[in-house]
Amino acid sequence: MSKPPVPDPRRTLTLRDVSEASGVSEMTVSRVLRNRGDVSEATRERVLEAARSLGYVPNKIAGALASQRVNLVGVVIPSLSNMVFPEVLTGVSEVLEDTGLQPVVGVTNYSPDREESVLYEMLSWRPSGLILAGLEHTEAAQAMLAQAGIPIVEIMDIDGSPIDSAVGISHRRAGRKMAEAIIAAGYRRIAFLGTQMPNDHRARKRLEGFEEALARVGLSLADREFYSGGSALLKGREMTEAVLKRTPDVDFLYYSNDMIGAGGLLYCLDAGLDVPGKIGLAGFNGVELLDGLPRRLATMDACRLEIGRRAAEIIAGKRPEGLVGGEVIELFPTLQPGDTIRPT
Amino acid sequence: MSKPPVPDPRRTLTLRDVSEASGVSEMTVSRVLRNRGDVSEATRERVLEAARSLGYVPNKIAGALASQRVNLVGVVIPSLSNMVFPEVLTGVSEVLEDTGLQPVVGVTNYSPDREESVLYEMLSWRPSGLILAGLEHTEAAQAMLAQAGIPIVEIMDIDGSPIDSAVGISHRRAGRKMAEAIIAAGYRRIAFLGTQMPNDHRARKRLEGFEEALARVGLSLADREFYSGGSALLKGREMTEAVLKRTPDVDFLYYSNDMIGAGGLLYCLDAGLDVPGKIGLAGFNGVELLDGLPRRLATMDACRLEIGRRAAEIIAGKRPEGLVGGEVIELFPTLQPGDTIRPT
DNA sequence: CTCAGCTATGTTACCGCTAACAGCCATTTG
DNA sequence: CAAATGGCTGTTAGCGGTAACATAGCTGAG
Repeated sequence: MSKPPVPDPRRTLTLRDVSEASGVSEMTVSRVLRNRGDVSEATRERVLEAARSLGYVPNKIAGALASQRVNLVGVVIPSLSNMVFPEVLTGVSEVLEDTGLQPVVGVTNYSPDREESVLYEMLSWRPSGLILAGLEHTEAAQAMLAQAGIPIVEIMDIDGSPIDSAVGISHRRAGRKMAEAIIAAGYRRIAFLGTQMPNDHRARKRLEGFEEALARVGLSLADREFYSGGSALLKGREMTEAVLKRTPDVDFLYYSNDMIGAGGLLYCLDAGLDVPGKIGLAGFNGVELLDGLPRRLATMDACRLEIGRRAAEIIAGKRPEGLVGGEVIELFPTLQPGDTIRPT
Repeated sequence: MSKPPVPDPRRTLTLRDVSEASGVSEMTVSRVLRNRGDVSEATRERVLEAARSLGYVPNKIAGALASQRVNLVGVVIPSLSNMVFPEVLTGVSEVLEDTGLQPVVGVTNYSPDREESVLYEMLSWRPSGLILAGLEHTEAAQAMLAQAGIPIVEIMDIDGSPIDSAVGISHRRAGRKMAEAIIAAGYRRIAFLGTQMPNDHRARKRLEGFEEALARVGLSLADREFYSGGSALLKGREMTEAVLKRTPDVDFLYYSNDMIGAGGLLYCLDAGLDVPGKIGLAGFNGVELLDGLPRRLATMDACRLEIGRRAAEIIAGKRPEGLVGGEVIELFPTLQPGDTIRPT
């Protein structure tokens, strides 16, 4: 009634302020605020009331230092602008939600050096775990991660050797499967259209697997076209036009992602081409966007949500059974033939 | 030559380890690692070498606590899955890049309560500043923010009263402008198709401004349709179909965002409707995706990149001139008529 | 009535780092 | 040559919490 509720508006509040306001020790306040240890109902109420009326917000920096526990999980991904990683994040958040752990994201823009510095920054906050996309990292980054002493989960890809655990799909196999489906459907003059980015290892591996499967039946790519930057949908149109002009007899277009594939599909439809009769198309990822297109693009989902979930479960220690880390979880994407590949 | 480089692989390294390895005090190591104060070139080299070979990563938790400085900027946004906020983030990152500040994002899913808890979590890390979307917050959240003692920038919207600073556009005005353009082009039977989400205040304000402008010339909406969840492109198709079936004589469809607008456009084209002759369409946001569509949807860009940049500049203290905070920066979106609105 | 056995609270010693200041040595200056 | 100067390094005292242990009441069994 008589005490001014805010003694000094500029100084930021500490446990001591709450402790003084409620007449108990700082330790007891700390216990109340964390629901740790026995505190009588009466003091609990009093402390909570004091904390609330002061507007006290605990200082996790101090808490983390003292307890040597940080409730953060670093999530390091190449990009936020192509729908695939946000979905991974959704999976991660879902699982972490009720574990007291909180994801913190870092973006590398597909640059290994940037990844290295983002990792350094992350590790300097001593997170409880780290989830990062891909298996390819700078040497320094690998060393840091190995030394960190926390669970590390590399996601998206399992074609390589993980530092600790890994959750993902085999992109090489995904490329192979798609090639096999295309060949089985009778297409023979096949072109690849994809990202130029030298550091998109997963797209590269898909292409490798794809070509390998072609080679196995004596085929090779009829054409290939690369791009970088710009609107994916528009790029897809442009690239498709370029390929069709240069190699008019192609009968299949394999895109490295759904977005450019969708652009290509729109181009083909605009051009009045017979899809999938004369020409077939396929992408990769299984993005939701495709559902609204005039025709459903063939694709392969990358299990993004599931990857996020599994990775988070490993970090949260919710491992299936008695596993200690260092496990590799392979997921298997399913082919969605859509309407752009001839039925066999 | 003789010392084992990694004394105890399980314990995590501290300044003391580096200090012992290089034969100087912890303080000197700290100075070297932060480039602060004078250190002779010789010791600097020695310390850096030791730190590198040990694989030392500084503990920012301890550093932040000791120095009372945290190089983090909280960015709290409603969603990551619709392209608009990632672009804001890009702007923020761009500016923060060379300030030593690092963005940390939190996602609220358009839930005020979730926003409140995300803010609490953020503030408990004592960031140097906070950027958050929207002007509407729970009472508790407002109190926290006002007490926090750090720069707060509310972004996207300026129709309301900010806690501290604000950077954004007037959505009410944006809605009005679009309505005026539509009316000027001669459309009269106008329908609105948009998000149901009760907490998307910006969409709500656009609609309010839109209806206000209609009312001013004696018009009112011929129909309205709301949705929630699901694939935006597909939803756009479905909603458009529903509206056209229910109110066959509409001659304009105003969508609350470009994604559903694009779906609607694809639907109209599929249905062979005369766009923009018999029916016009418009969206909002100016997303890159539209560039690849068969016809360019009329839209209004939301200045997302610029908003992110300006907000970050305020936090980074790069204010134009001698401003102390509490400023409101209004940006003005431009109408992009595209191909889906009759030329006047 | 006494004391083990609780429960509820307080005390002490850090967590790993940095601000502030102190000290040392080699130069420079008058 | 003493004193002032300046460059480099070390010492001390926290930052705001929490772990671990200590202690004060209170209860009920013997």
